[in-house]
Amino acid sequence: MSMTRTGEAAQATTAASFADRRRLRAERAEAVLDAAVAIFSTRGYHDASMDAIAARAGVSKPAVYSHYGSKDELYVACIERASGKFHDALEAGVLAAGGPQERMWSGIMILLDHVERERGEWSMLFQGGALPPGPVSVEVAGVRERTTALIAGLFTDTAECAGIAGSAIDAMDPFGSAFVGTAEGLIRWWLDNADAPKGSVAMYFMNYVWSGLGGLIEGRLWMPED
Amino acid sequence: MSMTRTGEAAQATTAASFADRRRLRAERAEAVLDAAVAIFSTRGYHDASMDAIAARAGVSKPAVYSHYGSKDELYVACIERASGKFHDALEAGVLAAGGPQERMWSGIMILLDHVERERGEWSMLFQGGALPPGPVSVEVAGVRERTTALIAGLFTDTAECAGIAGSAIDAMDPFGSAFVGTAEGLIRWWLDNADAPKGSVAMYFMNYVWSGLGGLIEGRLWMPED
Amino acid sequence: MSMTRTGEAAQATTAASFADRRRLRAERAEAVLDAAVAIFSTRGYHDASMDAIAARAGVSKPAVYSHYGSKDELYVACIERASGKFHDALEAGVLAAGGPQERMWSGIMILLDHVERERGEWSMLFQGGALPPGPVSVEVAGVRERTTALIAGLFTDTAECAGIAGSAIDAMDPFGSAFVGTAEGLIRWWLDNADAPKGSVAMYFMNYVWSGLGGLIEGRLWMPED
Amino acid sequence: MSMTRTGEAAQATTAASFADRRRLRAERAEAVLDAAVAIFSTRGYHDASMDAIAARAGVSKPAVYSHYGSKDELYVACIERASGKFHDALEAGVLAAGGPQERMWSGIMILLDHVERERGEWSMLFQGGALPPGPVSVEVAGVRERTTALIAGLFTDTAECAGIAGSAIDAMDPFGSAFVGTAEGLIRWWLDNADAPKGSVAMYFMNYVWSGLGGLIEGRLWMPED
DNA sequence: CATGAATGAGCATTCATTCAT
DNA sequence: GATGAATGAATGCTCATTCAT
Repeated sequence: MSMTRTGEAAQATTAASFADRRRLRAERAEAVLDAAVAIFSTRGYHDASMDAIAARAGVSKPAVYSHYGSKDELYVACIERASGKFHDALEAGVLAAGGPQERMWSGIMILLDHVERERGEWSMLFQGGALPPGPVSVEVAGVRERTTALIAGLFTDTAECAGIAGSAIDAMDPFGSAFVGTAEGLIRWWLDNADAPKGSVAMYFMNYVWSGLGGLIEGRLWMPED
Repeated sequence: MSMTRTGEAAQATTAASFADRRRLRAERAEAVLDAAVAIFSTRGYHDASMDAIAARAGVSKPAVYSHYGSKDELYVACIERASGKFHDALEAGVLAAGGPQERMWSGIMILLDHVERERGEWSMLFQGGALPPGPVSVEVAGVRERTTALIAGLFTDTAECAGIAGSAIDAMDPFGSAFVGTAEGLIRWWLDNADAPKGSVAMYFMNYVWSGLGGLIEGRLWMPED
Repeated sequence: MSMTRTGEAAQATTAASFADRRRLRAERAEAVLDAAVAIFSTRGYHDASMDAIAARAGVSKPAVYSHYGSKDELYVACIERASGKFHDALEAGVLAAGGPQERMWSGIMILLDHVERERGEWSMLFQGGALPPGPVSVEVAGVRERTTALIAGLFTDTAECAGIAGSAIDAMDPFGSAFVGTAEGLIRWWLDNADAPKGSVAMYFMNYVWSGLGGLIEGRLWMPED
Repeated sequence: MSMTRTGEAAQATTAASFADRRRLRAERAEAVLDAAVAIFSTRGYHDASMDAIAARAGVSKPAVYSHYGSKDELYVACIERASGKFHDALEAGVLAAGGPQERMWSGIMILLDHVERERGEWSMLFQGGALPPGPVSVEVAGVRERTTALIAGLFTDTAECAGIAGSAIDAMDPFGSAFVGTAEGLIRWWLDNADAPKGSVAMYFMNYVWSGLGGLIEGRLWMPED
């Protein structure tokens, strides 16, 4: 029985060790991604050196290559993780019950919450500059497009489920792009005016998108109920 | 006398030659700027090589340096000229008489006209990625900000001259940024859907900004009168 | 008693296990050498990576280091084993009785037999390119020289035992090198014309070396008797 | 007339200047090739660093790239120049009148003369190790083969113009390879015994190839007449 | 002992910038 | 003043080698 136990213990130890190492490696990979997002988002693709990324992650350069193979793949991994987290965040947030207005309001809040948490990822996805032409830029363009569609959905879904009138139904595509652009513009302003409370930003967003300038002029302002 | 005439002729020739040279030099400088905008806007700051810019301008590389001193200064010169031309275009376009709606509509048309003519400059100003931190990025940020304010003026001026109501008056700043973002988003969609007529893009723009989603749902669409 | 037996059994088991392990280790070492020869001979010293060698041998990289210490030592081990096998092969082949011609003929056959079996080792010894200067290249040069002398012996021994005339006796050293070079050239041709039967290659070799161009012109050809 | 002269002088100066610069550049390119041959021939392809080559040539690394584009192209340029010079040397040397023996003797002398002058090029062409697989190794293999054929021609041409007897006529191909191998072997010996006079090496070469071991045993030695 | 994981040192290549002409 | 040629400094990537387990 003691042998059995010893055997089990050894096995357990070994198994635990393997598991530990795998977990540590995975954690390291995440840390590298975090560092890469930080560097890529502030310096852009070209000016971000693998040295800087490795240094920021606290690992050696070959470690970065061991995890992601090349600068291109690392970049793609960054925006893919960013896109995935974005998707999860929007899916996870329960849209408020109630009319279209309430749904859009909660969507905006979820969006701003996520951007606040993941500033760098937002920058990489929506304010990254030109990439060298090649497979990377194609891949990245695809991910960006999907994420754009995700956010645009906030607008178009609301519109459609509210039963939009007239020819505007044909315009959901450009309206979606306009909506994402609005978000980018407001968030850029928010980043430059970091002391503005998130709630105010959301209110500006909501009123601009929902009431439009015409509504604002006529005093049709919207506010959350609570 | 013949000598005098010869001397005069020579002087005239020389003077003309100097003037010619100065003009030629200025033209060359413009050509270099044009080439730089073309390259910078498609490849981004880092991937644009001085070789490529010189080649595109049809001059030698030291000529580029003789005109602009450094890559950084060249980049700044690009966006400063772009910003200036932007300013001129918005100033030159006579805003239609009539109510606020008509003024905004004509402003949007002027904006789209200019972007159509100067696609590269628009890209450099509003879709250029991150720049390496340093004096350049500061300078560039300033120019971007001024140009943003210029375009945002379309929104805020209209709003103010229409006598906006309530607390919205405090929000002119973020609303301006939102407006510029909207323009960016729609124009990006336009670049991806180049067959969309400019008038349609303007209509989407106008209705999105003026009526908002609420207005669209309720069928408050706007159309130009002619 | 049961304990004793158990102990004995355990001891026996352990002893057997140790022996097994030692044998296994030796076998592994041989496998590593085989892999190293395969990789070194096709890619050359520098382009052969320890990763590739370990992978080909089916062991991990540290295992390779545990056996041979370093890439240099591994390379040296390769050519030393190759040289040793060469020596054994030439010693083991019984030189045919008969006159000098018969002896040289059988020596050539033994040489070609061995090269056919150990193509990679031949390449490493006689067609490996330059090595980085240092202790390795010195060591390797020594092994190459010994092996060259071994093969050259085929020529010089024959010559001497045939009682060579005149000043040619002084030239045994360069003649030996010429002989090895002849072998290299012919074998390279054989590798490029792999369908040539070994016997033909040996005949070319023999006639070239024994009769020389003068003899060939005069029709003094040699053929084996059987 | 003075104007004319001035114009001519200026033009001449400029032309001379351009010509000078072009010549200087060409000389620099040659110097780089020389340095590359020196490094490649002693260290082999992989261990030769562009740094070392540039340093040896006394120019900067980018200068090397400006002339040859890449390490691969530089390597190819080396062996192509080497092959060309080889070809020229063999063509330029007037083969002695007289019988086949005299012709081969003068060919051997020309070969040794050239090798003595261009030791590094000989090493690159005939003792260069494995190259990384790719277009370079293909190109290099082609050049090597052509040069091999050139040298082999010394043997085969002599044989054929002497009207060779019997079945040996079919064996010119392997005999040519054997001949080149012989040259490699003897020259390697010469390089290791640099005090051996060239004439002696040529004599060994000639007797080995012409008389063969059989001839040597029977005392059929050959010597030049003068 | 055998291994997965990590790293320091090195190499080919590029590019903004500067002279000699 | 305009140019061909040259360079210093950086960057992406690889590989022999070594530990913790």
